[in-house]
Parts: sequence; structure tokens; C-alpha cells
Amino acid sequence: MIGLADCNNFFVSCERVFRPELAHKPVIVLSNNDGCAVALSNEAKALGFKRGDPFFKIKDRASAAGVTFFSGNHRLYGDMSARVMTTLRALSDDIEVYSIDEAFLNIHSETDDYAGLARYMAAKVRRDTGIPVSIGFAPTRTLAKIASRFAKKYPGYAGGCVIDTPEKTAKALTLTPVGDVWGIGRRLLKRLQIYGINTAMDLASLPQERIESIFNITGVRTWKELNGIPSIVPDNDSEHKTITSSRSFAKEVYTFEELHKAFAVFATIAAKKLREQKEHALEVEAFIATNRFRDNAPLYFNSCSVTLAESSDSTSEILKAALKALKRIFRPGLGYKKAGITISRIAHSPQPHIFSDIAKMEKMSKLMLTVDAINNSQHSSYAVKIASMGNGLEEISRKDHSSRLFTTRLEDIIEVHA
DNA sequence: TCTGGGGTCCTAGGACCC
DNA sequence: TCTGGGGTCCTAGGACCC
Repeated sequence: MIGLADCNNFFVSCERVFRPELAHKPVIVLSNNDGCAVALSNEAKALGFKRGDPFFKIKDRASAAGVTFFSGNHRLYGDMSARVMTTLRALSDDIEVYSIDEAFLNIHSETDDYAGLARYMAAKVRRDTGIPVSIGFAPTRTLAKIASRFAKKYPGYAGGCVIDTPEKTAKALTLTPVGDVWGIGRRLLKRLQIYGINTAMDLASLPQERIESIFNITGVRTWKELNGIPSIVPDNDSEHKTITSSRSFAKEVYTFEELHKAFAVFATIAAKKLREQKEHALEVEAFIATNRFRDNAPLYFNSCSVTLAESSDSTSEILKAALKALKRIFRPGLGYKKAGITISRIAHSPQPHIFSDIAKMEKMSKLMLTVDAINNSQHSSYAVKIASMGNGLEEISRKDHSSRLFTTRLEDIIEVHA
């Protein structure tokens, strides 16, 4: 049996931990620049608001309906996620962190009461972190996902649901729309509906030959998983193969200098992540794009990648490469709305070339370690920074509804008056 | 006025090779 | 006028995920 723990309305739940009066109230967490709704409480969903709704379109109606808004506070969510994962880790033999709000749970020791275990784990996470979580156990990951959906949807499960018999499997699959199955996206759903496949049960009941004629290998895996045959093996190394840092800007940016500043921020963020996973990259790609929603301005998207002579994890080397790429794609006179960098060809050990100055590489490596150490120990993460970063993205981003850094900044710690 | 960010995997087709 | 066959590797783009 494999478990899946999924935090309910995760970003909203994080905010509610520190604003308990918002329980049972409509709450929406917004994306960067207060652009879109990305997380909604059940009450906000019930009012008809959806994930992806642009804030400017729903603002008036939602305010009138009493919705509380938050700008995304990702440092808070990341820290709360770590707390949830720590609790889950202590309760299972091993866990696979699948996303900021989900983890698969492996239980090696024998138990015949998975439902009780799931409910206990959910209650423990709730008590230790304040975050409500739904846990499903089943023979495959795809079925565990379905089980956790039931645990989330029906309060009667008390946060824990198990699919472990043919009868329970049949019932769960019949009640699950095929579009809700893990791995069935918008495009696939459309095709399935043409064939009259509407529920997970319809899909699971098809003969394998039929499935193979409709789907590629990933679809066949999903079908097997629905039939109780484990076929999706998670990639258990936690290191990423690419690291992207990008942002949309609140208003269009026209000059190279402004983009340079933004790229200094991107390089800082991406290189820090790279160093955190103790790796080095050989390739840096830069991209810029104009506003795709404006039809009275030219549409331009371009990207360019640069290969480093020797692999690096240094912010300044990565920035240098990103700016080289940016120079090739920058066109004056255009208003840029979004930009970013992706670093790739990531490897564990540094890869010098024959003329590399090894001493210099080691010196740079030490320098970056020192910068990270200083920044990690300070309240400001940019105590030491690349000068061209200036005040970062401050002037070109917007956050009007921020909560505080309750768990990671001493000045922001919550006060209790008794 | 205002429309997110960060990933993975698979596949078709081109480049290249013998 | 005639213009092979088969293999591998790489990459861009599509589809999916949260």
C-alpha cells in the first residue's frame, strides 16, 4: 500500500494558521504581482471563483462578497511545507516529497488498519502544524490520489480514506470523473469524452489493446495504475535537472538596464538553488517576452542559451552568461512583460576544461559559500548581493496584500495578548 | 491599468553516421 | 533519368503536474 498526503487548499491554510478568524470564511491567495487567484478556500470556490481568475476581473465582486485576499507569501508556505513534511516523515518509513503540499508515504511495517493510520497521521499533522491534510492509501499512487480526494471531499472520512478491496475500488472509480484522474489533462479528457469515457471506471474497464491504440505509454501506465498495477515510479532523486527563475512585471519594462537588474535577481535566485543541491551547471538560457494580452503592441518572444566554458555554481558567472544571451535577444523599443533564466546541464562535480584556472574556480566556490552563509544567518536574504541587482524587482512588481513572515523573521513573529 | 511560476516526461522529426 | 537503408542522438514542442 502507498499513501498520499495532500494539504487542503494549502496556501490558504498557511495564511489561516496565523489568522484563525478566517476559518470558514472565503479566502483567496494571489500569484506574483497580485495577478491571478492561485489558491482558494472552499468558501471562495462556492462563491464561483476559480483558480486562474485574473484578480482585476474578480476584485470588486469578491470584495463585495467578503473575500479576504493575500499576496503570495512563498517563504511562509515553504517553511510551513517543511514542517508538514517533517511530521509526515516521523510517521512513515519513508516519504517522497512530490510538491510543496503533497507527499507519497511508504509504510514498510505491517498494519491492517490503514484507515486508522491515515486518520491518525492527518490529526497529528493538523495538531503539529495547523495545516489540514487529506490522506489516502491504496495499492498504487494513482489510486492513492483518488483516495485522498475522497478524504478531502467527505468529512466523514476524518482526513483518511483507504481503497483496498475490489468493491471499494469499483465504487471509487465510478464516482470519479475521468478528468480528475492523475495524468488525465485537458487534451486527453477531450479525446476520452469523444469515446464516451466519462468516469475513471469507464477508463479502467477498457481492454488493454484498446487503451494501447488510444494512448501513448503514459496513458497505458495510468490505466494499469487504476487497475491496481503499480506503474508510476517516482524519480527519487530530489535534485532538479533544470532550475528556472522568472517573473512577470507589473508594468512593461523598456530598457536594457531594467532587464539587467531583473536578470541579476534571477541569477541570484537560480544560482542559490543550484548551490543548495550542491551542483554545477553548464548552460544558461535567457528569455524575454512582451505582453501577450495586448493586441495593440507587437508580440515578441525570444530565448537564447549560452554554454559556459566551465561548469559553475557562481551567481556572477551565471549572470554573466545570462546577460550575454539577453544581449542577443533584446530588441529596443519593445515593452517587456516577462523575463527569466533557466539553468541546465546540471552535474554533480565541477567540470573544468583543460585551460581552467582551478585555483580561481575554488576561490569562487569558497566566496559563494561565504555569501550563502552570511545571507542565511541574516534576516535579510540579500545582506550580500550582486551590486547590479539594486533594489531588485521592487519597482516592477506589486504585492498589496502581503501577510508577514511569521515563521522565518523575528520581527514578524506572532504576538499573543492574554 | 491590472492576466503566475516552476517543474517532468514523451515523442516526432531532423541531423548525422555508416 | 536514376536518387538506399538503417541506426542513434538531440532537440523543440506538447502534455501533464502542482
